[in-house]
Amino acid sequence: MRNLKSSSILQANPEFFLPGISIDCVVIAYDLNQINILLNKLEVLDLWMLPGGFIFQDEDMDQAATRILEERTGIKLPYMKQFYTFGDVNRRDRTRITLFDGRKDKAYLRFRKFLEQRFISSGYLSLVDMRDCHPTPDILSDECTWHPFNKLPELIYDHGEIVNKAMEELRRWINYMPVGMSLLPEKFTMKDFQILYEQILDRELDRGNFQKKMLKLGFLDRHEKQLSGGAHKAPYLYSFNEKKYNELVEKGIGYINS
Amino acid sequence: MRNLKSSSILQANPEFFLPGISIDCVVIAYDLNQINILLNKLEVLDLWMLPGGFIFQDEDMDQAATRILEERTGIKLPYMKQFYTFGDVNRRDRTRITLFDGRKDKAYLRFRKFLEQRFISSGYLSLVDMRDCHPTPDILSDECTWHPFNKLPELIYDHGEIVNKAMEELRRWINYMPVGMSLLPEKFTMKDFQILYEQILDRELDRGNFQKKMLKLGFLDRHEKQLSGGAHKAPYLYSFNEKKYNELVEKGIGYINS
DNA sequence: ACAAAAGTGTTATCCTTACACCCATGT
DNA sequence: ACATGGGTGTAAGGATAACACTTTTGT
Repeated sequence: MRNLKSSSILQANPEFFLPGISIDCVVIAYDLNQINILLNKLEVLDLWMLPGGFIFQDEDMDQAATRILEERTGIKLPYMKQFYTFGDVNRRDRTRITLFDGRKDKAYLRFRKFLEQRFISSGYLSLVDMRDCHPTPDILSDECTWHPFNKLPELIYDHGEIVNKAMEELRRWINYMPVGMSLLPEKFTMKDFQILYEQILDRELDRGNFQKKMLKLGFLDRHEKQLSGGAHKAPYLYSFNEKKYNELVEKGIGYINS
Repeated sequence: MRNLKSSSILQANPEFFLPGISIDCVVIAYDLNQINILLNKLEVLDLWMLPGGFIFQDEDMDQAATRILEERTGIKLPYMKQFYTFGDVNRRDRTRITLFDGRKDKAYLRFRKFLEQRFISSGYLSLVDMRDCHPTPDILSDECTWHPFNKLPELIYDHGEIVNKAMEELRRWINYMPVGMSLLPEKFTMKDFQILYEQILDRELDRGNFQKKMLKLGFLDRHEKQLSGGAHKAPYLYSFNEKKYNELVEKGIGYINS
């Protein structure tokens, strides 16, 4: 039997939640070559969806998003940003599902009614280090796993759209988000950093210029060389100077163009 | 007696609206020297608020925002962009008001109950030409008027915060919004255009560089000279080449730095 | 003639871009 | 030795920023 979390929607009375408002989280991580998105798989049905949840009556919306993210990822206070609220009437029309179909008890019927209302959903974008993450399915799901962004399965409702909007947001705000520090491990090579940017921006960048630009910005600490395994000069390892990095991210790190 | 609009919240049954979700609109216009915001003044109470409203059960959130904006401004399909959703529990704590206090009839009590729930509110930013605008108060208000952005009165609830967030959004996205074409009249001088940018960015720009930059971008048509009244060379009048301007706004007009 | 503001030109400086070059390493 | 990829250098072109110069107009 799986552990039930505090916000497990089957335990709680739906009266505890704000009606008609949900939260969907696009959790982004980077696995040394690929951008990954965290997905839940609905029990029984073979349907994938974004991790999400509802807002308690006495809870700020941001608090709810933080709670949901912490429960799914196991990370304390992950980087997080609300990016858009989806309010189309027909946003669920793509998928027709009926939950709990065998069951007739009051609690289930009550929840079914709660879940079947029209929902407006706020999308939150989160950037996490995959290595710190312990993906945990919610109570309606039996899997919670990473999926490469360019090989996503079919998603429920409008969740595909939500992911796309999140990626667009990431691209546009790349200079104003702690992309590197949130997604990369403690130590990394310049190549790692560059590929991350290439994946997000979806285009190739010039190696030499990227290196010089980032070094000139002055938020990288260089460490001893990696005694690497390739038939070539071993690359340096770098890490972020947290203070300088955050200052620069506030103002906006200069564009990377090539 | 004021005309009641279709969405007049006192006419309609509150059951027609989604519960707990509202829309607040930051309508921005430019009056040849100043940025102005459209505000409603609540009846009886001396309180100013953003124009806003609720979402019908069968209505997209964007449709609702469009409807509200059209009713308040009289403009058909104004430029509009959802920019943030405000969901703090205590977002109304700054102002304590009790509406309809004398009245006891059922319809009023029902509405009072509706209005007193906790609301999550989506903020929409809209840019309009002041000269095309016919500000119309909603049914709870007796005034709907423009207020210079730098002399705003005290606003209800968290509406001050909402305005600030909208202006921040405008500043950051200035290169991706049709700022000029939405806010300026059909024909305008380069000075008008520059002051608009200066007001938004809140800093002075170099006159010569601004002129050259904008002309080089190629979306301005130059007309005959204005036979102006000043003791100086008369400025040209310009207008936007709609097609070229919109193309450039899509990609992002280059920054203006000085 | 003069002041004021519009339109345009000039220059130093910086950033971007596209490479080229050398270096360290494992085979 | 050599292929491979890391780190750095360079030179052309473009953009930016600061300011100067010229033009037009009303008084």
